[in-house]
Amino acid sequence: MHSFSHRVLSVVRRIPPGRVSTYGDVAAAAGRPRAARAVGNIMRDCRASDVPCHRVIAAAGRLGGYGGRRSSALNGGLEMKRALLRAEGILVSGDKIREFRTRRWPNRPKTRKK
DNA sequence: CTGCTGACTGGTA
DNA sequence: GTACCAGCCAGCA
Repeated sequence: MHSFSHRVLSVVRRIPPGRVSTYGDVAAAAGRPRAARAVGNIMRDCRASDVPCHRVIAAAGRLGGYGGRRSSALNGGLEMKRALLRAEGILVSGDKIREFRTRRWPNRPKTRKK
């Protein structure tokens, strides 16, 4: 893969600390606004340490997932993700992000029309 | 090549 | 606010 998946990783790498991005936004930045699902699959396989996959969350403001099955700890990885986000200065309530609207990156114009 | 799966999203109830 | 449904994409069997 040299097109989509690689592009996605590049986008995630560009996410500045203290900010979060949604799968949809990452997919859009990669050139496929509807490939949020595919992005999730790619993230699942993300093993590169230079890719802050923990900054990529669901559009609903939820953490989404992290790690998954394999090994022990079902949500153990999810727990780590939450810790990482909090370390970045992002307040996390349960599995949801506080001030998600403002923490999100890139910043959306308030007058967005979709 | 066909089909199923999944760290998703948006719309409707 | 939450719950359910259908659509879209890349990766893998």
